Parts: sequence; structure tokens; C-alpha cells
Amino acid sequence: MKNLLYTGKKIKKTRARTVILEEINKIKSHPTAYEMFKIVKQRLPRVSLGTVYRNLDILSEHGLVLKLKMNDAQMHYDGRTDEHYHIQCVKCGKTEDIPLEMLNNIDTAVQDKTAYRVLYHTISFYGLCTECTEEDVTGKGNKV
Amino acid sequence: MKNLLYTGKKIKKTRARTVILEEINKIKSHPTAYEMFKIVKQRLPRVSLGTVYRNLDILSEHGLVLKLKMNDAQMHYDGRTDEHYHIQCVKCGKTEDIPLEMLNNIDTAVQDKTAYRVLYHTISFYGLCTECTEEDVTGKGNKV
DNA sequence: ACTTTAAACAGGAATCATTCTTAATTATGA
DNA sequence: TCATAATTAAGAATGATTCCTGTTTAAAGT
Ligand SMILES: [Mn+2]
Ligand SMILES: [Mn+2]
Ligand SMILES: [Zn+2]
Ligand SMILES: [Zn+2]
Repeated sequence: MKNLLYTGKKIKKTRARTVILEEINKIKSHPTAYEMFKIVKQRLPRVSLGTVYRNLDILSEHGLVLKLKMNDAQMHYDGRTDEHYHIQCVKCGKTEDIPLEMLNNIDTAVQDKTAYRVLYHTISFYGLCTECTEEDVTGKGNKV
Repeated sequence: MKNLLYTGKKIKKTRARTVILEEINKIKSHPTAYEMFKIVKQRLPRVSLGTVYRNLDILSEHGLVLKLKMNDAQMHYDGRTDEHYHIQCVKCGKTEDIPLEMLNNIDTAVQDKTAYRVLYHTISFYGLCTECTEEDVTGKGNKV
């Protein structure tokens, strides 16, 4: 079994998949599937949006990208795969990483207090980025 | 200005709105708009799903219900309006309250470490409820 | 390199939650 | 009561995501 996208993973290396992974690893942002589609399309002009969706799902199932649900309609994807938290600006929708250590102990705390076997948790912060805090008067901000 | 749903709030008391609020306050679960629609329809047979959506939004904008985004496709609504965290079973989708004190200090911590003005955060736990842990072998569970 | 076969693909249709539009109904209040 | 504004029901529209189908591509063995 050759040509693995990532050694030791049962994931085939295909044209679209490779470009998607390369491109999402180049950026520090948290793009939507459509934003990735526009980026990937520059290298693979015939790629389809469905292919981008499908491969982002496959990559996230194999832990090669993260799939994030924030407070807007679309899913966001993240090339950084170590567990970390995010903040989203409620005005412009920008999503960024949080330099906060993971709170692993809260899973245990919750498991002890409930009848659940706790597998994981997510934390999302919401607030105003610098730009949006400043232009508070102008009202130029987009909605999330 | 009479007929307010809640004293001191600028929110009028209408037939559908009143029933929706009464019914969501009766239950401890975290229904979707459609589940609320089915419940409300028993008292108001001519109510429409759009009215349920609109009023749940209005109620949540006024802080009379919470609107929750968990890891399934629909929004969930919560008649309990004090801040609290939730856990969702990854197998059956059931969503329940967590008896964990709010971590208010993390907002400050994040604000100090980032360029954001932090307004709020959400924490969601995911795991297996007792029923779904037990029937692990049977494979009868629904997907979330 | 050639063949076979399963997986991946493009393009477009379908799905599904949610929002929007509009005309009718209901509440407010002078 | 009459005028006006808000709410509603019904169904259309929207938008993100998934699914379907016929075609192309990659992988594994010759
Ligand atoms: Mn990230
Ligand atoms: Mn709750
Ligand atoms: Zn911003
Ligand atoms: Zn369960």
C-alpha cells in the first residue's frame, strides 16, 4: 500500500485531496468549504464544490483537518489539528485561534457529575476583534 | 403599554408567543423548532412552523429562551435561561444540562491574551448517555 | 507499461433547516 | 367604532450541504 497522503493512515492520495490539504495547511485562517473551493480552483480549475466538501469531510474524519461549527451558517475547516479553542468576531465573523491551554480536566469533572461517558468538549469564544471594536461608530461591519 | 409577556420587557403578549413560552417552560429537554411546533400545535392547531421559528427567535433575543447550536443540523431551544453548559449524546442526540459552575474567568483570561473584547463563550460536551453506553453492542442507536 | 477494478470525480439535482413574502387576521388605542 | 400597526398562516425562496449518475482516475497485480 503505497502513496499514502499521511504515513500510517488509510487515506488515499488523490489530486483534489492533496491540493486541499496543501492549501489549508498554508493558511492560518478558518475557511469555509466554499472559500477552500475558490482557493483550490486556482490550481485545479475543474474541481467541483462537492469534491471539496467530500474531501474536507474525509480529511476531518482522519484527523488531518478540524471541522468547526461557529455561530454562522457554514462549517469552518482548520489545517491546525492539535486541539485548541477559537474565538469569532460577532461583527465581521473572523475566526481565530485562542492561546489557552486545553481544559482537559473538565471532561472528567463532567463525567463524574453526570451519567455520561464524556468523549470531548468544544469551547467557542465570541467578541469583537480590534478592527471591529474601533469602527464601532462607523457601522461598516458585516454580520456574522 | 399593557399586555406584556414579561414585565419590563418590550415584548408583546400574543397567542402563539404565550403558548410557546408556556410549553417550553414545562419541559426540561432542549427541543428543536419543529419539536416545539408539534407541541404547540396541540393547543393551537392552526399555528404555523414559521410562527414558531419567528417567536422562538424573538423570545431568545429578549432572553426569555436560549438558542443552542449543538453538533446536529437544527438549533435547540431552552426554557432555562440562566447560563449553563450542555452535553449531547453523540449516538442518540439527546441534549442535557451540565451541573458545572460557569467558568467566567476564562473570558477575562482570553481577553488578556488576545486582541479581542470577549463578550461570552459557549462550552458543549459530547459523549454517550447511559442508555447508549449500554446498548453499545446492539447498534440500535440513532445518529446525531 | 497494460489491465482490472474500486474509488474519486464533475456536474447538477435533491434535501432540509431556516427565512422571507404576502395577504388575511388580530390587537391597540384614539 | 374606525384606523393603524403587529402578528399570523401558508407557502415560496434561500442557502449550505449531501446525494446521484455517468465518466475519469488511481492502485495493484500482471
Ligand atoms: Mn484553529
Ligand atoms: Mn439547558
Ligand atoms: Zn471583527
Ligand atoms: Zn444516547
